[in-house]
Amino acid sequence: MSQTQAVLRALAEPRRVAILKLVGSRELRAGEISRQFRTTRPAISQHLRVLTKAGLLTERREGTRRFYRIRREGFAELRSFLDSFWTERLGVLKEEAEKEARSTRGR
Amino acid sequence: MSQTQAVLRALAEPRRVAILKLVGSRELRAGEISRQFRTTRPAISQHLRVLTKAGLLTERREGTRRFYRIRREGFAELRSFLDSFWTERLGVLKEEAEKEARSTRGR
DNA sequence: GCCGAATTTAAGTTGACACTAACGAAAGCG
DNA sequence: CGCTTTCGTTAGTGTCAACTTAAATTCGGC
Repeated sequence: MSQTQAVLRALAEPRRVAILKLVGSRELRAGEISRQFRTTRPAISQHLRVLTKAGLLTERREGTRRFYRIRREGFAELRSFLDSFWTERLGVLKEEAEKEARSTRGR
Repeated sequence: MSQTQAVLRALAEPRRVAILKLVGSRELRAGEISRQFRTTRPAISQHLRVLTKAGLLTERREGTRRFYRIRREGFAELRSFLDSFWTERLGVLKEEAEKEARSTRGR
């Protein structure tokens, strides 16, 4: 799975977006994050893992505590992906689309 | 549900991204699109509806045929959303996050 | 008006994933 | 060492959404 798709899937969940917003301004501990929501800690923990794996978050351990902070570079790839739709450079897109379609075609 | 989240959810599905790429360069009929994939026509039709509802596609009817074309403006909101993470304007983000968290907090 | 083509809608099934409850791990502290 | 705090992992459950098959809709042509 492409990194861009991983990012998109991570952002598709509203709660994960809310977490990113929280962590955008300052580093926060896992507990502080989960305390902001009505869900349980494990739920948030799983979201944190997905976000980290997608490259949108960095984790810093200090003893038994874990600090999370946004990782802005993680958005770069998605940004250029979006720009490829926004602008008119579509030759590349066309090729990609046809390549991808070829791999699942065949009826 | 916010429009941005609708767009994110629409893009989370790889097949829908592939459709967008196909339709990025030229207008295509529903049948032409579905013929590119291994799935059935109804499956593609449902994807087209999701994409249209998210504002990423425009539909043009001509007799019994329907033409689909990418709608670039649909990406604008998501772009500025992304930029808000990318850049340092985080005061707004912080407020939004806390407002959103408040609405689901309460343990 | 009937027939066929293009496409969507409806109904039902299945798989993915977000959630909860229980347990486990690792560090700090007395 | 035992106790507590902080956090993650595992196993199980429910819900939602993507898919398929079948039927309905909408239009054009004869």
